[in-house]
Amino acid sequence: MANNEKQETIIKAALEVFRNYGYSKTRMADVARKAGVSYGLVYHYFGSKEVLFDTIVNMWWKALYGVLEEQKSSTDDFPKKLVKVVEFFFDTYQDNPDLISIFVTEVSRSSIYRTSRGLEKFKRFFALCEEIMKQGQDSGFLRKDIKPHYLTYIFFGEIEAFISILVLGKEPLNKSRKNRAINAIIQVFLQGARG
Amino acid sequence: MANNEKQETIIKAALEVFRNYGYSKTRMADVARKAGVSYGLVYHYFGSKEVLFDTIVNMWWKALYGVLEEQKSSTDDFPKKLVKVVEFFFDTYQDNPDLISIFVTEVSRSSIYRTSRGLEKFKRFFALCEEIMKQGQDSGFLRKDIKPHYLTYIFFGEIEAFISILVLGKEPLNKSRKNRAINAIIQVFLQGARG
Amino acid sequence: MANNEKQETIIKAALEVFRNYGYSKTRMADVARKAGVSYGLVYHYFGSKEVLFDTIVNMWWKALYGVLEEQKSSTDDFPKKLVKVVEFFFDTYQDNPDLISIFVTEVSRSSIYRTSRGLEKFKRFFALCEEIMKQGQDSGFLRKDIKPHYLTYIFFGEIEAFISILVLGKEPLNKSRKNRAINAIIQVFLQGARG
Amino acid sequence: MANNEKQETIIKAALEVFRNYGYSKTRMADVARKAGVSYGLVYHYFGSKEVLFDTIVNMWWKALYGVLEEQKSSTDDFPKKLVKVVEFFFDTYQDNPDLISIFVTEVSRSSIYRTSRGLEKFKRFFALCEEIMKQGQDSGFLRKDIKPHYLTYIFFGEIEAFISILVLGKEPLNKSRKNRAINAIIQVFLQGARG
DNA sequence: GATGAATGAGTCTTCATTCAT
DNA sequence: AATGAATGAAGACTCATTCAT
Repeated sequence: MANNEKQETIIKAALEVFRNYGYSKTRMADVARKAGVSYGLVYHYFGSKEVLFDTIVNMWWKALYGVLEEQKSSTDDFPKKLVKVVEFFFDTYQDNPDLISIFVTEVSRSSIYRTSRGLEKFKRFFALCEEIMKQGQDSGFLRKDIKPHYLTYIFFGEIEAFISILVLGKEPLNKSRKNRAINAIIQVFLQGARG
Repeated sequence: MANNEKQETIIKAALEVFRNYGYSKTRMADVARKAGVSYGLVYHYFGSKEVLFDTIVNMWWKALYGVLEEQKSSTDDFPKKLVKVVEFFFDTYQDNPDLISIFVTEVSRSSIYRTSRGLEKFKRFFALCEEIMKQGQDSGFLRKDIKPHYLTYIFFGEIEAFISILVLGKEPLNKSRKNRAINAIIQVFLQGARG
Repeated sequence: MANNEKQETIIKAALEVFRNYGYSKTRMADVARKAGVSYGLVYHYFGSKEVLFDTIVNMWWKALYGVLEEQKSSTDDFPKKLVKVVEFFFDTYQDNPDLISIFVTEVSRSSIYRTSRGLEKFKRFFALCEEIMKQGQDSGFLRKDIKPHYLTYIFFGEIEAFISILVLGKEPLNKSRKNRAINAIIQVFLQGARG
Repeated sequence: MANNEKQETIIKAALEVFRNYGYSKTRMADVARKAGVSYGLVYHYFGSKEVLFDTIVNMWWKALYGVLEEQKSSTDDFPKKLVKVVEFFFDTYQDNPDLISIFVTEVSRSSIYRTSRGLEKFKRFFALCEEIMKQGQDSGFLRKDIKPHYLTYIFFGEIEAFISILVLGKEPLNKSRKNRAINAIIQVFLQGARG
């Protein structure tokens, strides 16, 4: 247990430091200092800077996959599924802004993630999204003249743009703003923006 | 003339190196080698790695602002304006993939760009987009129940997601794929994705 | 203890290297090699070349201020005080020739020390000397028609010229030469050089 | 003639730059810019940074040797000779403060001058001084129980300390201050400081 | 004479990582 | 488990100097 506490302290510190400085400019010394432990202990639990970073990033992927799997097999109607997915992003922004910030700024498009391992994560993510989009098409909720992976890009792009704005502006998010944003995303995605 | 040639050689090399390695991992030595010039010459023309990078990034902003200003004051109808904007992104991907790749991976959401100077660039970009969206609302093409800056995020997010996919996958782009993607973006943005 | 030993090893090495090459031509690599430690350890203990140099220079100032404070508050008669001060310079030349060499060649008049911080050190030094000179005037040992700070410059100039000769010539100093030199300085300062 | 003008422009600029930044921190580019000429021209006239510096320093030595030779062979009485020597330093401070500043801060004790060539200059200087001191002893003006080279160090040390104070403080020097300082030096050297 | 573009060796400094205690 | 001293590879940047024009 004691170990786990230390590990979590380190992860919490790393989350904050990676978020504030980015992967490259983050020094292991900063993480250790912020966590209040020695250099060596960070290396004891996490073997390298990269492993530490991956540990954090995997927390994100795991949570995201979880939500997508859940919605994929959910019996909710399609629009409800979309809402759940969008909500996940905004909830994470509220509960763990460091985590989603790191995703947006250091993972989502970052060159540091352009490894085969990094791309795998995205492929799995897009594959899950695509399956949900197919469900939407099959159930008649989505137009069929646009490829499901195109719909995926568009839907994910809308969400990410919103989250990025929040992240870059370090903006707070209250309940009503959150709902307005989610509505805008869902409505424009489904009904379009035309007047 | 001769000067400009060398400078351009260096910029071309930098474009490629920054794109392939990202800002952090790019070494000035790589740029010099790729450009076929000496170490010092890069510093002769561009005072530092940061200046070199900024020079490149500003090429992007200048081009982007140019298109947006043009569309803002154009007399085309609104959907045509949107098409022009989207086309700009895809054309740049074809003509100068290094440039847009750097924008997507190193600028758009990168922590290295989260400086006040960097944010200014984005603000001006979003301000221009917003004005165009307002024109769309005023001319009745866009619904008025969603704030123009929300529409901006959504529209820009859709484009960027597509471009990112191309960039990350280093995918080639022929004419028909390009048109299909542009159509998808415009149609979903305007009419929505519902079946 | 172990730490202090390493730090002192580095300082000893730095003393020698700075003395032999001067601040500008001294390379941190030389210091590390001479100390038998790695490159990074010098930076571990001293953050930069400048800090390392300052550490050394401050050793000198501390010792010098100590002697001057001591003589200022001593109850010895005035000529005795002067002797003590002069002896300090010559003793330091014997015990730590690197230290006083650095003072003479790199600090005393060097342009690298013409910072406000550097000048402060000199001001405090001259202020202490001046107070001792005032004591000499008040006790009737020194003529009153010459300003005490003029007397300071003259006295300090005499000492420094001698020490400089030793330093520049890397001359050894035995007891009798030392006494002869001290005598010459004190006598000429007090009685003058006239025949 | 035109050439000489350019050369002198460069020397004037170099004098100022070397004085303000010191040898190490002075960049040839600074000298060229200050002189209003190109890099290359500085190299055209002076082959290297070292040669440029030596040219300047030799101006000083030449002037100094000139005064000492003159006084050595002058028929003035000894105290008058001393006054002439001291006056030379103070006059130079008034007429060409950059030159004497460079001497004091970059030559007099600087490690960069600890070459055999540099030491030769000093030896010749001290030899000339010593001969004048011997004249003083022979003519009964100076005590004979102190070696002439000791008297040289003391006398030169007094002068240099004064000049250094002026240089380091960048102090202006009017006629009365100058005379007071010269008097103090001569009087204390000859009669001593005792009350 | 005059220019300034071009060169590249030389140095400081950073920081991930190791390992003895 | 925990520490932090120790390592050294890596990389940005400087600047004296050269040389084609």
